[in-house]
Amino acid sequence: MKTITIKDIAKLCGVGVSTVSRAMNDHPDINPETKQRIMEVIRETNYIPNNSARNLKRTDSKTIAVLVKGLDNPLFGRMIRVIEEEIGKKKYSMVIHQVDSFEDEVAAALELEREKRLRGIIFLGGFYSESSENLSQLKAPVVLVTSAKPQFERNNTYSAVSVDDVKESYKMVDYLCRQGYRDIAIITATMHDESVGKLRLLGYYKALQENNIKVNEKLVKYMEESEDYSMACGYQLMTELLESGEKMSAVFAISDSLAIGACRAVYDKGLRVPEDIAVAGYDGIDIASYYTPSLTTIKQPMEAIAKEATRILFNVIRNKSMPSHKFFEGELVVRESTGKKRKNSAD
Amino acid sequence: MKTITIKDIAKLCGVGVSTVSRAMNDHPDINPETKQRIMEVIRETNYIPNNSARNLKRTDSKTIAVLVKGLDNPLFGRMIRVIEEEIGKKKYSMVIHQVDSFEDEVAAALELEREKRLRGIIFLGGFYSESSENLSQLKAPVVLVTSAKPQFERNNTYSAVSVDDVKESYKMVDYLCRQGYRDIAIITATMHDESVGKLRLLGYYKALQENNIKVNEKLVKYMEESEDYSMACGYQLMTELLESGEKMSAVFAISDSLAIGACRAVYDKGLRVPEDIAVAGYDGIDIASYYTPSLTTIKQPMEAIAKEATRILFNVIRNKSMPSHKFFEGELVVRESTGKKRKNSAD
DNA sequence: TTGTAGGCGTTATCAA
DNA sequence: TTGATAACGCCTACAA
Repeated sequence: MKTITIKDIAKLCGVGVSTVSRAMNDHPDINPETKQRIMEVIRETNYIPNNSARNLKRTDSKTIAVLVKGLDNPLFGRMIRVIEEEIGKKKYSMVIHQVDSFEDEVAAALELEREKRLRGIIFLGGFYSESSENLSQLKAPVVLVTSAKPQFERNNTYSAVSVDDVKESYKMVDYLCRQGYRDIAIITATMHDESVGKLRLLGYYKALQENNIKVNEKLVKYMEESEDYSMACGYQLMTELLESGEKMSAVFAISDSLAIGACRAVYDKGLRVPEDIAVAGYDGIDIASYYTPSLTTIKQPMEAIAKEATRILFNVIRNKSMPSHKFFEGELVVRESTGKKRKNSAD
Repeated sequence: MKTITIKDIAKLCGVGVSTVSRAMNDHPDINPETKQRIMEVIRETNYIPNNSARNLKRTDSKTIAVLVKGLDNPLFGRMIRVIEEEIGKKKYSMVIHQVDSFEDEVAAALELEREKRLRGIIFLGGFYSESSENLSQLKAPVVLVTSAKPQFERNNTYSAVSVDDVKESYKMVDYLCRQGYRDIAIITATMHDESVGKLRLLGYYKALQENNIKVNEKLVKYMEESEDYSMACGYQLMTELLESGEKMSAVFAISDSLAIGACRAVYDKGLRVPEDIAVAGYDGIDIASYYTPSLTTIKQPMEAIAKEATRILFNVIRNKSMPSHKFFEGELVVRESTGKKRKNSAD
């Protein structure tokens, strides 16, 4: 059984292929009756047009690609949903493309652009510095979302939307300092991280410095290369921290997942959060508010970010504006997992 | 600047287009030197072949599509990773396609199959009954993963891998009964659910019946159509349950996310888990073991399921076997969120 | 309003 | 080992 093509439909209807094409693509100049007849046959025969052939021929396309680094990041799930919704409103369609952590996202985008005649590209998540040189090869407008890139360099070849990770991280650690915590540990990305992990660590250093606290490098806990932003990892690193014998009264984990793992590690050592050790996270994912104790965290306005990203993208697509960079303000949400440093405990 | 094509490369190298094609596709009969020269030029010019044109012409393709319903389901994140890995081992590539909750997944698959010359298809998540009729239109082998379908009807047009939701749900509720809980509430999917929600509810009824407990329909809490398997929803429904005045000593939420929302609702009413109300979940996602109290749940062996799904798929692709259906055993993981019904409380 | 023919960029076939 | 050339399935001038 050969797959059925547009020619078969044309033959079946006794019309030319172009008429069938016109019917399918809602072309204006076509007799409504013939159109209806054709659509009828298409339905009956279960004919499905071949997108590859379409893409090959078409010049426009109305499709936006979203390239995601780390599909299992709970932050991205909702963002993708919001982005798809916004794209849908503009009568465009979205394709998702997962890119592996070691893979070059720009190369993937380049390929997709050729294949799908993309009109716009959104990158979600980490971005390698190497990739950015090739960024200019992309012809479609690009928006980087929640990527460390915009904070290192800005230019007009792409747009970017995110929070200012250094600033937000600073905000959290500074808050902890003001609550009286001084020996504050941090659970952070790998030592060679060049993405948000680096930025959040920078914010940590800055806050300590401005609060006149000398950094104790033993309280800076890096992930191993093989680890990720998971609860298991947070648990592991926090356990090591506790067993190191190093004194600490608070710990800042650079993601909520890490923070939750850390909390559990604290309990499993027979200690309490926040009485013995305060724990703070970052991201503001759902679980942060449902966890017990609920998690003090930096809430990233993911929905707003997603909406703004698509808004900017379409503005650039429609030549209504140049690429732009925008920082959203994160919200320091104080909950149960941090308190005030008790006076009676040793400093 | 026109996009560069295979012809340009051919011209630049002073060879025919077919030679360039052979070079790119690792064809055997080609002079290694010319191949190297061609690859060199390709690299220098940043030439990227157009996949649409390729797909159009090719007959094979070596790509597997994974159609996901609900990308934000935390269960799926890891599964997709495992599946991709397994597919990679076979030198195939994977494309992910998100399908909206109201969308017909088979229609989407049909389209993708034409476009990409798919060699295999994996459906992740809910499956509409309407869709299955068209399932036979797909020419590529199909595996349904974690879908309610296989439990309603089995046949040889597709494979399926999942846990037996009725059985696992029964296992959990039966366990609660044996612990002495009798007035057990359930937080479940919408009333008209035809997917796993229905199956898990069935298991609940069955367990109560076999333990000679009369069902109290007021303890069966359905989601509204607009709600999903989220913590927020679990919180909301549990709150309603608590405020209904109906007596209950335990609640079974049909997903861990719902269960966690429920736990928090219990605390916020000034009650304790499990002392006042025991809470049990389903799925066995990471957070279940890190939550406090850690969650009693049914752990689905997601990795094993993902591996088996791809194993079966490739077996069918290679004609080594017919489509098959396989149930994995879920694991009842007893943790802190359930205990024993205290003797002194009223029954 | 409709049909014919050419071409989108690639791969497969067949001679050379 | 190579190079023309004919598809692949569709869209779109252009002609009718």
